[in-house]
Amino acid sequence: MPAMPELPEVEVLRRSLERLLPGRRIEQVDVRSPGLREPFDAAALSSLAGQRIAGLRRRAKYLFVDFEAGQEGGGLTLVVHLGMSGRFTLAPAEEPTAKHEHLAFLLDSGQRLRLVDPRRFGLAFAAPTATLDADPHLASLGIEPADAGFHGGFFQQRAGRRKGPVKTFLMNGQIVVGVGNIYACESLWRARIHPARPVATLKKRAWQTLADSVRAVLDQAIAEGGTTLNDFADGEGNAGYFQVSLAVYDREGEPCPRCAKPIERLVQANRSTFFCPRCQR
DNA sequence: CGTAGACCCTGCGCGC
DNA sequence: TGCGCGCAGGGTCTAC
Repeated sequence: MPAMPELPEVEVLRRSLERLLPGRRIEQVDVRSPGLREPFDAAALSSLAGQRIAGLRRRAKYLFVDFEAGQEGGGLTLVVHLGMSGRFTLAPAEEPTAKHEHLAFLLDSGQRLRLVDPRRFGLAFAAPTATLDADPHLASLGIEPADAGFHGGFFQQRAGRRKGPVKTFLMNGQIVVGVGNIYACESLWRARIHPARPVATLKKRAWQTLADSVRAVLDQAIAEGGTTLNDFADGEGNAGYFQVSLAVYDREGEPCPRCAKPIERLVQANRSTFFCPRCQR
């Protein structure tokens, strides 16, 4: 099962690194490839050398490594997106360079913070912390599922007169962030909503159930990830993404956990959707 | 503007 | 056993 770095993986990674990185200083930056889905700005990344890590934040699936402010003003932030196959891990000093290791930050602890990403759909850049809100990568992101403003009314309002199926709407990162293909399928199953239903057919109560389900599914994955993979970040460098229990995703033909009817698959927007044809209406 | 589809990329699983 | 093919998916861009 391809456990992609969706929002729960990034959040678990953030919590793990939060225990390990603050206070550490970057001694050297190694830009080892031209870039990922965008070319690296090697000069900007290299300017992190000598900087001390202040803390870690997350927005959508973006991880922020904040650095301490200098005497001359605001600090810098390293922004990392793992794309489809990225890993951002702490490796011991003696760990050899990994295949597809694009970026490496040598820490004053001797460890190496490195970004490994075979498919290169990831992203990394450094920018002044104060400019992040206006950064084009981040400016048009939708609401966080954990935000208090994320509820059925929000969905209903944003749905407006839109066309198209609810699953595509749910995966629109300009509406709500962090719901990739896997958790979109899982959330709709939990809410008992058919993925092909046009958004116009959903009423207030269904939207509320869907918002609750999104939050519950993500929260559960974060909780499972936190308990099942404590060495997600600081393992031997080969620690994979954590596995969570999934009801429908990648389970075509297997019985629905709720009603035992075989799970079906359909393709929406070129992506596989897994659902229960009996439970989900 | 909203929606649909193409595209980026490599690893893996499958069939022959 | 080995090889080639198709699929997987997040985000962004283009076309309509």
